[in-house]
Amino acid sequence: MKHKDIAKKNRITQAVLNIVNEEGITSLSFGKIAKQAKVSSGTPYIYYKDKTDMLSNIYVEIKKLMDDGLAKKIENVSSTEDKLFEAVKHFAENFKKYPKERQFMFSLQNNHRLISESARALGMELAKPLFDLYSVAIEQNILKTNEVEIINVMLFAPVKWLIEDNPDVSNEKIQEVIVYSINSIIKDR
Amino acid sequence: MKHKDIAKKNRITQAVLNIVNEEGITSLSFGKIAKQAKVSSGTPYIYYKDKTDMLSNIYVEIKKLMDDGLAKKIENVSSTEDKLFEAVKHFAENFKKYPKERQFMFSLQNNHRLISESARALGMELAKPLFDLYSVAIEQNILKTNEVEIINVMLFAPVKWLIEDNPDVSNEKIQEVIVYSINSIIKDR
Amino acid sequence: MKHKDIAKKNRITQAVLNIVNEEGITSLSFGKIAKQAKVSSGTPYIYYKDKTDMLSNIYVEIKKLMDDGLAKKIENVSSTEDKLFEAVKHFAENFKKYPKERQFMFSLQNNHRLISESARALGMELAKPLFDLYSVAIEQNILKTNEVEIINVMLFAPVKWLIEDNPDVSNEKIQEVIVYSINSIIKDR
Amino acid sequence: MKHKDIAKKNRITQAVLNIVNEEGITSLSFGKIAKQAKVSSGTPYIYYKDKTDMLSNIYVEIKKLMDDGLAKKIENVSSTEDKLFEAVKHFAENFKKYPKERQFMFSLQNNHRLISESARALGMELAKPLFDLYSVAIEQNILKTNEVEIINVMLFAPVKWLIEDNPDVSNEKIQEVIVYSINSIIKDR
DNA sequence: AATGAATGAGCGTTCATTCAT
DNA sequence: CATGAATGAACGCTCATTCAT
Repeated sequence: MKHKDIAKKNRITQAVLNIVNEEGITSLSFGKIAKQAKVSSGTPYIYYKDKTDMLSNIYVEIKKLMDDGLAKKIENVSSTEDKLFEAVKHFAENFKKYPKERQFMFSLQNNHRLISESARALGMELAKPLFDLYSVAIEQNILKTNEVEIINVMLFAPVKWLIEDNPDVSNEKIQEVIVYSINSIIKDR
Repeated sequence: MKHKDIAKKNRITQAVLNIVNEEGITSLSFGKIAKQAKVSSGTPYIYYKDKTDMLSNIYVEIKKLMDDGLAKKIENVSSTEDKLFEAVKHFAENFKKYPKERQFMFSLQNNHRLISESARALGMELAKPLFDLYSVAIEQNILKTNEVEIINVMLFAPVKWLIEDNPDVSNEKIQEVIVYSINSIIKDR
Repeated sequence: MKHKDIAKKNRITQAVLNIVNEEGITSLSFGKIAKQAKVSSGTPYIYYKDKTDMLSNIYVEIKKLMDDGLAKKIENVSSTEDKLFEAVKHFAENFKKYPKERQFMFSLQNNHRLISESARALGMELAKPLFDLYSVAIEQNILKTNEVEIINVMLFAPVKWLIEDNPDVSNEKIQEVIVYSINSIIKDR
Repeated sequence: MKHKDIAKKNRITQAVLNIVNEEGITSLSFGKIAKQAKVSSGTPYIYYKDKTDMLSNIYVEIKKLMDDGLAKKIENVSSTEDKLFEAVKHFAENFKKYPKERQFMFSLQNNHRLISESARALGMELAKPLFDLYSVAIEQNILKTNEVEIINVMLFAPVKWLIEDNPDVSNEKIQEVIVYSINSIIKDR
């Protein structure tokens, strides 16, 4: 793909994110996308097969963006406890850094008919390193529970909801919530 | 005079819940509602002014259903800590008991353009007793934090996400998560 | 029909006239009529077979109202010239006196599918005395033309248009226009 | 790039005119337009923003068509009296030449809620040369009245009504009516 | 006689998608 | 590649009309 084309594709992606953010996923239409991205109404079909394909691709792209850099941060600390902390902090930071992307991502998770099965699966796969980390923690017996489901919700649900409710929440509050979350499932020493 | 058929109105409500549950809020249309509820396409307009009015009314109705009985349960226990526990348990139970209603409720909270301002306000108002309880707990100095935002997400986000992710999650897991949540913000004694 | 019923029927008629006047014939609906007349949506069907029947009946009623008293006024003057003058003045006065009725009447003449053939025919018939008067005038050879079509438009079109354009036009202007109209087709003596 | 199909737009315009002519403005719907013009139901929206925009544009177009050539005809004669005669004759001819357009134009003038304010204003503006001519005539003191309202109705109402009542009226009758009209407001010499 | 809930056809409009250019 | 005119199904909603009460 040429430079020009990439720019055009990016404009489309940005338009999608803007519209979902400002008007909600229910208001997203190809007409609005084309207008805001300043392309013709047929252009998105060059890059994507149909609406589902477009949303699926953008979804996966965003999932990767959100994930990007996590592995490195985890490697940089030694204890599993710290790794878990870094993981939660990583996503919290990205949720704040990319508010539109976060909104879009969760909008699609709540309306899963809008994306393809495979895109959903791919999204799940990206979370594998995290679940591997949970397994390590369980093996090391540092957690109060062995259930990954429970570990996951205790670590991520509070901070996710906090930022969703108020995207401009202070970093201090975010940190505080993460500490509570980590402590809620780490065994007392 | 032909009486308004409550059964018909209920069929409409159920159809709305079913469709939002199975296909997502983006797929909800009057055509589908009419077909599933086995009423004519004009019938919903006898009960509701327009789509926003319909969704708003069902939303408030469900909010009340979810809330119903909470006050009594809180009164039945004496310590604030127990009251908090009962409150979280109450909603967790109702989220499990009324999975369609839960889905619908959160779908509309994530797409608040679909309901009226007043319905949103009314929904918020119903949560007031809960926030009053937070205030009491803060005054009694039994919590690690004074921020209601933080209290709220620590108590409710994990269990909400848990049930959302897997509506058939066992009661044991739910209980476990609630315990972690409560402990995460209650001061150690 | 009982007193009560007549009152109800009148409320319906008035509602029809008001709506056509304020919002135009295109906005006339049974829903609006029922609401404004404070009757149920089914009530007009007791008095009228359907919409066409209702409009047709009101149309003929109004035609009669507009006509009412003309014969007497014509009898009261002796010369044919004066009779013509009285006739034009009569309608001009009624157009001013019953502005809603005038509007309604001409709205239906411009949208003749809205009333029945027979109602239209009946409306035409009411104009017969006027056309008889034209015949008399032609026989007496006091007019510049023998064509009733021409006589009719010269006498009525200007004053009709004047009042339509500006329902609050002064009586002086109306009189002036009628004089020009009469003079335009009466032979100079 | 597929060019906008002017033939298609014309078919839409013609369908609008036909329907208003045959069934009245109240019967005009996009369904009928699409069917008669043999285009899809969404096609009119390529050319027009909405129904009001469509009717407004066609209205202005027709107003221009009706006006076209008037200025030249007026220039070709010298006396103001002749200019007035030419003006009336011009519109009478066009009313006969374009019966559907005439019907449509007056239908919209009688239902002015159906077109935009600006379209109405533009339509009025086109009549300005005519009203300028009235002013000249008044200044030259050749008329029996100084009221433009009166001049206008005396000149145009009869011939308009004549053609409206019977679109196939003979040219002789039209001429006759125009002569009466002109004479009715021109001072005797 | 009168009501008003219910109907379903039709309304104006938007939409994802196609395809000639 | 890219355009944007064109499509036709579906949308939210209104309507005249019916009929059980």
